[in-house]
Amino acid sequence: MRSIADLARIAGVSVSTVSRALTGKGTLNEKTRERVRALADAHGFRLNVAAQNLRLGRTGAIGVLLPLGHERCQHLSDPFFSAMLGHLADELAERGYDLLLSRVLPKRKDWLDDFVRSGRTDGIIVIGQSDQGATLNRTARSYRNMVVWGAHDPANAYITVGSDNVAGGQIAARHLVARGRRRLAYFGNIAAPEFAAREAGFLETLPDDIRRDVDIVPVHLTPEGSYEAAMAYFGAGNRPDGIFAASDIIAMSVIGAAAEHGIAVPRDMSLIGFDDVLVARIATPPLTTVHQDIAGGARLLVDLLCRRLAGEHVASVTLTPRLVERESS
Amino acid sequence: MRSIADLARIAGVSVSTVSRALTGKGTLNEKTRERVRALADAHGFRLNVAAQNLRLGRTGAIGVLLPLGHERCQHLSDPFFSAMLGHLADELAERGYDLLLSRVLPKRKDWLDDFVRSGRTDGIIVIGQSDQGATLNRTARSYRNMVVWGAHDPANAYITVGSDNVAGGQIAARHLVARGRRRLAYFGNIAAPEFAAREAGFLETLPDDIRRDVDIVPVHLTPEGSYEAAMAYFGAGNRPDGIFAASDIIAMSVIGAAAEHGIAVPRDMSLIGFDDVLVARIATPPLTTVHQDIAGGARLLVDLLCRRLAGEHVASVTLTPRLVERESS
DNA sequence: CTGTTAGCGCGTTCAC
DNA sequence: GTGAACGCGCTAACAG
Repeated sequence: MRSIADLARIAGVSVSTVSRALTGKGTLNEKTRERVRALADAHGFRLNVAAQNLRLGRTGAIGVLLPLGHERCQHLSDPFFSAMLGHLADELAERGYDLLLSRVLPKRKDWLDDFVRSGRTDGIIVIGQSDQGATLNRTARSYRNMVVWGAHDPANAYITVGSDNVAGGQIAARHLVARGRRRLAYFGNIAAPEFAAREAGFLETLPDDIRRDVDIVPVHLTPEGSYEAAMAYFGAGNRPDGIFAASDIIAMSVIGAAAEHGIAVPRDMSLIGFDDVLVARIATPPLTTVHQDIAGGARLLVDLLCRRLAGEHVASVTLTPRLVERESS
Repeated sequence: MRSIADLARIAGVSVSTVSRALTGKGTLNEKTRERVRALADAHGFRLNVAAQNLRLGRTGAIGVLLPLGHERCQHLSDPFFSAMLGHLADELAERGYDLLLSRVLPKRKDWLDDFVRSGRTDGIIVIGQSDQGATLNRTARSYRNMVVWGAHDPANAYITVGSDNVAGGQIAARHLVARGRRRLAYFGNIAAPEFAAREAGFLETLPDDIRRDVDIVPVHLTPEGSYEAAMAYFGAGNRPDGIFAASDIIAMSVIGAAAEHGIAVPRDMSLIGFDDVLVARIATPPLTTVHQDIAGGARLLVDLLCRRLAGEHVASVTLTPRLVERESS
C-alpha cells in the first residue's frame, strides 16, 4: 500500500478518483468519496507529500538559514536565535509550511545561491545578516522569495525585518546617563551590522566628555567568549560604573566576571543588556535590557514572505525597541 | 532554464548525459562531463533536489519533533532543546540530510502516525518522550526509522538515547548530603518520565531521616513558571538548606527567588541543577549541576538512526551523567 | 561512451 | 460523475 494506485485497485476506482476523494478537490459523488476515504483510513494510507509537491511545483517547506559568518560556535544555543526559531516554527506551521533548518558556515561564496537553486524550499528566511550582506544582495537580485532578519538598509536588494538598533543604543546611553554613570564601556561584537548600529547609537547619544572615555570591548557572542573578555577587561584594572552589553548573554557574563573582581551590580556598576530573552528575567540580578519583539518579528517575517510568495510587493519593517527596567542598573 | 531537459537541449546532449555529468554517477567522457558542468555553472543550473529524491525514493530529510505534551509554552527556547537542536543540525548536515523541524501539540492521538505516513522525511528523531509514550509505542510497532531522546525502558518498542536520570538524581542527593545539608527540597516537573526518574534517584539515595522531610515542589519548566513556584515556596516561609532543581533553568529561577527572600546561595542554601547548559556557567553564582552530554547524545541519535535506515539492528544507549562542581553549592 | 525509455507518486486536463 | 493519459524533474536500466 504505497501509492494512490494501490488504493485505487482495492477500491475498484481509478487513480484520479482516489486523488479527488483524498484532496477534496474536483467534483465527485459524495458516496464514493466517503468510501475511498474510509478505505484509506482503514489501510493507514496518506498522500505522499513529496510527490504531491513535485506535481504542484512547490515543496511546502520554508528554509530558515543561520549564517555563521562572524561567529562559528554554537549559534543556535544563543537564546535569541532559539526564541526566534520557536516562533518561526509556530507561524510557519500555522500556514501549513514545513520548516527546513539549516546552519550554514559560509565558506563558499555561493552558499545562498546553492541553497536557493537546489529547490528544496519555496522560500527562505535568513536570521541575521552576519557579515554576508554582499552574498545576500547577490542572491536577492535574482531571487524574490527571501526575507532577512536584520537591520534595514535602503541600499539592500532584500527585504528585512529587524529592530532599530541605533535607537536601541540610544536608549541604553540615555538610561546609563540618567543613572548618573559617567565612566562607561560597551561590550559587543562589531563584525555584524546589528552590533555596529547598537554601538553607533550608544556613542552618538552620549555627551562629548563621557563619550571620549568610553571603553569599546570587542567580544565573541558565546558565553565563554564574553566571559573571558570581561575577565580580562576587569583583570586589567578597568573599573567603569556603567556598561552597555550588546546582548543579554554578554551582560550575564559581565555580571559573573564583575563578581569575581568584587564589583557588585548594580551598586558599583549599572549594567544594561539587549534582547530581553527569557533568561534576562531570571538572571541575578534580573537584567535591565533593551527589549526586542522577537515574537512579533517572527510573525512579520513569515507574513512578508508569504505575501512575496503570493506576488505582492512588500517593504521592509523596522521594529522599535524599548527599555525594560529591572535590577541590574 | 528550469530542468535538466533545457540544459540538455543547449548542450546538444541527452538528459541522461546531463544527469550523469552533474551527479558524477555512471560512466561518461571526461570532456563532455566538463562541458556540461561548465554550461550548468554558466546558467546557474542545479539539479532539483525534490525531483531527485522522489526518483530515488527518499526525501533527504530527517524530521526532528518536539512533542509538547506536558508543557505548552516556549519549549524551544529551553536551552537544553536548542543546544540539542544545534548539534543535531550539525550532525545531520554532515551526513547530507536536511533537518525538518516540527513542534507538535499532541492534541490528536495520531500525530506521529500522521507525520510518518505523510512521507515528508526518511526518518524521525523525537526529542523527549513527554507524556507521549503510548503514541510512540504505537507508531514504533509499524515504523522502524525512529529514534527518541529520553529514558530507556525495556518495555518500549522504540530505541532511545538518553541520560541515566536516576543516576543523576543520586549524584545530586550524595552531593547535597556531602555538603552537610539536611533540610532538602526538590523542584521539578513530574509529568515527564525523565523528571520522575531524577526525583526517584534523588529520594532513594537520601538517608531516611532526611528523605522524610524533603519538600517536593512541582514546577513548570519555563523560567516564569519556575520563578513563581519558587517565590511562592519561599514566601510560605520554607527555608531549606539544600535544593535539587531538575533543570538549570529552574535552578536559576530558584536563585533569583531566594535572593528576593534574603537567602544567599550557596551561603544559606546549596543548590544543584541539571543539564549543564551554557548559561549554567555564567549564572551568578555559576551553577553546580549534573552534566548531560548533549553533543554526544545528538551524535548518537543521528548515528543510531542512520544505522537503522541502513537496516542494521541497534540498541538503546544510556549515557552516564556526571557532577560538575561550581559555586552554587 | 551516449541516447531512449520507463517510471518515482501524484494532479489535472480532456473525453466519455 | 468518472477514467485515461500526460507530465512535474529526475535516475537507471537497457540498447546501441
